[in-house]
Amino acid sequence: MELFNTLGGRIEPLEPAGAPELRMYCCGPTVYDYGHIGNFRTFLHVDVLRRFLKQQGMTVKFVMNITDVDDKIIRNASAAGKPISEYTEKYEKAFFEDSRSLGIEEPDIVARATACIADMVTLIEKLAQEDIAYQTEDGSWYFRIARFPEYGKLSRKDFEGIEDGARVDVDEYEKDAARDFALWKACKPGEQSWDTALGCGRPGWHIECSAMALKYLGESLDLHCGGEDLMFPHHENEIAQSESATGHTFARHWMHVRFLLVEGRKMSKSEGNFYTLRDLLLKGYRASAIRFLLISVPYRHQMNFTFESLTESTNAIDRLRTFHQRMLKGGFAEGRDEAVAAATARAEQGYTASLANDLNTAEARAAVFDLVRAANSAADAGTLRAGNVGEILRVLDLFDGVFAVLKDNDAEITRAALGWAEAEGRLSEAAPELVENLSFSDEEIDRLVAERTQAKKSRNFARADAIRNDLLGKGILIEDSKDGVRWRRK
RNA sequence: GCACCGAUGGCGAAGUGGCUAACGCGCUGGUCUGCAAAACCAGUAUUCGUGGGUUCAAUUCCCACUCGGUGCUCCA
Repeated sequence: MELFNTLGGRIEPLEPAGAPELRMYCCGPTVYDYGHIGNFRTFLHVDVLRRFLKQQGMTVKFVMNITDVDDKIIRNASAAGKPISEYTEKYEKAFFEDSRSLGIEEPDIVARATACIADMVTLIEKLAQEDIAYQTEDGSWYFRIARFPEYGKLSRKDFEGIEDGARVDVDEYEKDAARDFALWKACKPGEQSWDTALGCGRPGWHIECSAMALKYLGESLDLHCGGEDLMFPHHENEIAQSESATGHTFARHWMHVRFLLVEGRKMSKSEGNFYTLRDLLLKGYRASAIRFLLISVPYRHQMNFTFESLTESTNAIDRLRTFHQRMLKGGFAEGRDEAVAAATARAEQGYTASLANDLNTAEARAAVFDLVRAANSAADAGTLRAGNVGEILRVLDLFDGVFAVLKDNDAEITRAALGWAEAEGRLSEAAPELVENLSFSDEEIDRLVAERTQAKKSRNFARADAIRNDLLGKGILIEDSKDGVRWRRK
């Protein structure tokens, strides 16, 4: 497949260098709070890429880090009067729960910063031997950017003219050059710190990714991913550290996912349009719809997240699931229709080609909907035959191997979110209809549906409609069909 | 302020130097149904932010402007 490479600014083939497996690294979350939909848009697109690569027959080794020590964590943990490990544990657990809710596959290796201090120290020592890392009077260590002439090659920045002295912060007077960045921060009273050969302190942010990526994936990785904001300075600094230490290209391919907008505006707490996954689940939106929406706009485009489009996603998934059930149910006449077979082949081809083309998820999605329309149409007209079903289901499986929205776990996920809200004393944030809907057991619904069927048989339509409307008010939809009555939660 | 990216129907959104501008949702009408729902059919942008330019031809290339976003500082 081909993927845009930030390094070089071109679409290029993505393939492993020599080794049979593709080694990819993604900058994971800083676990100081619950993840928001912007965070998950990034991880979701990385998941889409990883799933597609595997589907294409590639072996992928995927490492993601967890930043479990940084300024915000130290500040928040201290405000909460907790050791940082206890503080971060909660949010790390929440992050993986949320990832699971969104259908994000777990990394092959999860690397925690606090578990890799020794590796970071070794890396900094190596840089210090070459005088690329230097220590200031307060005991902190910095990276000497003057020793890495290629600095800026990823973000293509020109640092001429804004070098030394141009904008030195008052509290950073000790650094040799303004842009030199911290590798190791000297310990301060009351802050978590580690006693190491570098002195007492804690790691800078950038060094952890270099140390962990090099540790688990070797000196030259195939792909490094993250949000667009990480391009500079984070990734630029990772390159500087890693390449100075190893002498090899740190990562050959770089993928950056663009930020999203919420209701046309930048998502921010002050705008009042800031949403975590849990916020949305409590409002009654389905996890599958959130996943589908967040991956439906290609990763390099800025996407506009709106509640209207979230409803659109919900309805679009319903259509796909209904179609999937229709195909699974079968009952078509013998034979195989050539026109349907051609539409199926076209869909598979379109799906694969679209994703192979810089992960165009919007086009891949469209290819599948084309098939849904064609096959539904043929099924209604009676031209779709039993011999077409297998290949249609195979294309749906292929699609779902990446999009992962056909299996309905939504009620279960929402129940878990309600359980969490209750435990946190935040149940009041949940939509009342949601609580009502989920408190309705499947058995109760089955009983009412059966009662309605009886009423219909005795042509008591008033009673039948009353039951249906009542359930609809609680978000439960009844559908009559040739093969009996179906119900589902909206 | 400097640099970069984007602007496509009611909404989300793909795409291309020239065939009817994908796809999804919504809406309207029809088929089906006791009525609905689901499903299908038909309709729903003479037009791709504004103004100029290049070209036989531009939504697609160039310039300016407007608006939105991002980076320059922590941020997915």
